[in-house]
Amino acid sequence: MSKKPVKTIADIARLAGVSKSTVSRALNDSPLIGIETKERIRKIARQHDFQINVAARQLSMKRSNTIAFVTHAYHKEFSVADLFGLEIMGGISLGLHANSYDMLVVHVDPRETAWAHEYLDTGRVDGFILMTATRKQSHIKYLLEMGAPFIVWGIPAANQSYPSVTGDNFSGGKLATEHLIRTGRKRIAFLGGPAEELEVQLRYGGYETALRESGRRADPALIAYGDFSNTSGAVAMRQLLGQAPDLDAVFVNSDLMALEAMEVIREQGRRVPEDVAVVGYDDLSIAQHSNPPLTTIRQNIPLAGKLLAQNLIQYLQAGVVTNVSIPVELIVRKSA
Amino acid sequence: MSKKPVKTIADIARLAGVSKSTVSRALNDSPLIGIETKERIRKIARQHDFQINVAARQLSMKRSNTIAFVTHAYHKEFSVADLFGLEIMGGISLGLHANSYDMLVVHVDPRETAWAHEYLDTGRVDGFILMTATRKQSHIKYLLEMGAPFIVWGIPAANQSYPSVTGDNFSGGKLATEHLIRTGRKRIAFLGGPAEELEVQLRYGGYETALRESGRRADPALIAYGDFSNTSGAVAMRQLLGQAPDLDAVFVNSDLMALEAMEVIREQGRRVPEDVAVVGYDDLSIAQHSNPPLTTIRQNIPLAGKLLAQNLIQYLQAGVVTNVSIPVELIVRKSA
DNA sequence: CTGAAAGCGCTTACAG
DNA sequence: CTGAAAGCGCTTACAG
Repeated sequence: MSKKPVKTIADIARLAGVSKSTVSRALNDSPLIGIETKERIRKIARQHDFQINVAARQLSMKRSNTIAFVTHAYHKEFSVADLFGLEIMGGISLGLHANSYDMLVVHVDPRETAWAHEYLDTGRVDGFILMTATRKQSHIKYLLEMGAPFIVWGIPAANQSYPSVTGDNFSGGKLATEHLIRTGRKRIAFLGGPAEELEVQLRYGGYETALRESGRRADPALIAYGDFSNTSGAVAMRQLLGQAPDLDAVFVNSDLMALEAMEVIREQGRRVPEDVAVVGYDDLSIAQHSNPPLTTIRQNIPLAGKLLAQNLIQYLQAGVVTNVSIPVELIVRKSA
Repeated sequence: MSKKPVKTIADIARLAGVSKSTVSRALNDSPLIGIETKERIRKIARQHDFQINVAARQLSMKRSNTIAFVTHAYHKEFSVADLFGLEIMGGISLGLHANSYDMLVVHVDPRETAWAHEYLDTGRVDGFILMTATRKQSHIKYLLEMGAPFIVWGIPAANQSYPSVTGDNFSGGKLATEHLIRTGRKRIAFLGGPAEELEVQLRYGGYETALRESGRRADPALIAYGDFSNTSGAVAMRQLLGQAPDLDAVFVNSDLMALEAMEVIREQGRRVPEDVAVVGYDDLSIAQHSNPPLTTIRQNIPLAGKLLAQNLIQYLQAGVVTNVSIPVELIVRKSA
């Protein structure tokens, strides 16, 4: 109960009457060590609450067993309420922990692409999980050039090879639109994220397909784009209401933008969902607490986080590049 | 542009024609090194994009320059929408980075108190920032016993010494209540977090003081407690409405609970703010997007994060224990 | 199956 | 002001 001088494998070695090599191997469960020797050593380690020195292991093995979660969500000049990022971080953290990896959080300025060296060349992390939305392509390009291991949340560019996890955006757009059609809406608007993003194009594809399958066509007056921020949601919604005053439903590409859109709709004296039905995207925790509670497309965020962690580790250890798309589902609440 | 074999200080030493010791000292800006030697070495390092090996430094210096952000917010069994934790994490991350510290995110099970060994004894982190709400006292007790350096968000226990940062809870409660009095409310309820928490008691103190200063007394029928979760907000609000059907205002101890409370108020056919005014607490990013936008008490979250980072580092480096309380302000929107 | 020894890339007394 | 050397605590070829 006094001092506990068992701080290193050398201490354990002394206690067990073996060499450091043997202790190291026993602790790492090497098949080289005899079963009863191994058990004896591990028992001693347990009794003394031995915790291995991570820095020494890292230095010796030349890897950190740590990955960086890269976001600009809370960079001082780009602070946005990135609830989605937070929710996925929980899943990633769990997935990493299950594989004995730690998670470092790195907040970057999206205009600056050279941040990776600072983490990779110092040996601080073995790889990156890219959540940053703004200018994602330029960050990816840079990481590829420097040969840094990473995985991204989002759709991989067609001509490049790197692991990724994404939601099924096409199905998301289709499910949302079909629901609005099924509930009798006639003039269904599309309020997208940035038009140049593949995710948004796929959601639009789902929207357009659902319309077509019910014998309708997409009307340009019913289309507008924001940038996923809530303020842009308000702007785009006003635009839609101006272009197409007769709209009676809108599929919005994010919950945050949907909340603002509902606000604008009400400002103009129309009710949600009676006059205009609204479907969001993401099913963030706030979706169920909005007024009215938001009908939305749920992405399985914990699963996404777990896969981001697992697949990056798989890539690090075996070079396997996996690109997966996770299923989405429609959550019907009160707004549509 | 081909291979860059400048990976270690030995490489730099060779290039500069000096010893590794000198390079190390130059890079660490030691006053021992001649100014022009120092400049020459640093220039070479810059030219070759040299990044020091962190594991080696850690091993040698016996500290990691990394701190752990401890939360149970997204532990698998305790997943809650801890927006507050996310927002403060941004500030902490910035504050740490400014002091050359990294941030590791640790998700713990609140029932388990032995997690600290795994991070401290392995040398992974130098200290902890405790955000965990549930069972905070038992975690603090454990950290104190093992002599682990940490700082907590919240009010420090009176009989113990450790650094902390907290909001000015008394003023928060007073400001909220005074606003409701000023706007003519007669029957003002208090919907608190857990009654046993000092934060909550102080907010109640502010509430009670404001009432007293305007010549009123707190009415037990107007008091109820939740546990900061949104569901508990609904339960407590129902209780209040049952106990005191004539209430015309409520001060709720968190924005998340306030959102649910507004929902319950409306369910019972009453309007916010016409029939019942609602003031929240925290000013999370969702507060401005709720319907109606929430009047609330803002805590300066970025500042709180920065101070948590700075003061922990100060404690690590100099043993200085600071306990600070940061100012709060009333944000008037539509709900009260 | 086990051990002695080298090596990972730094920092820092110690000596000059 | 600068360098040679030891040391931080591991892992892992190499030898037995």
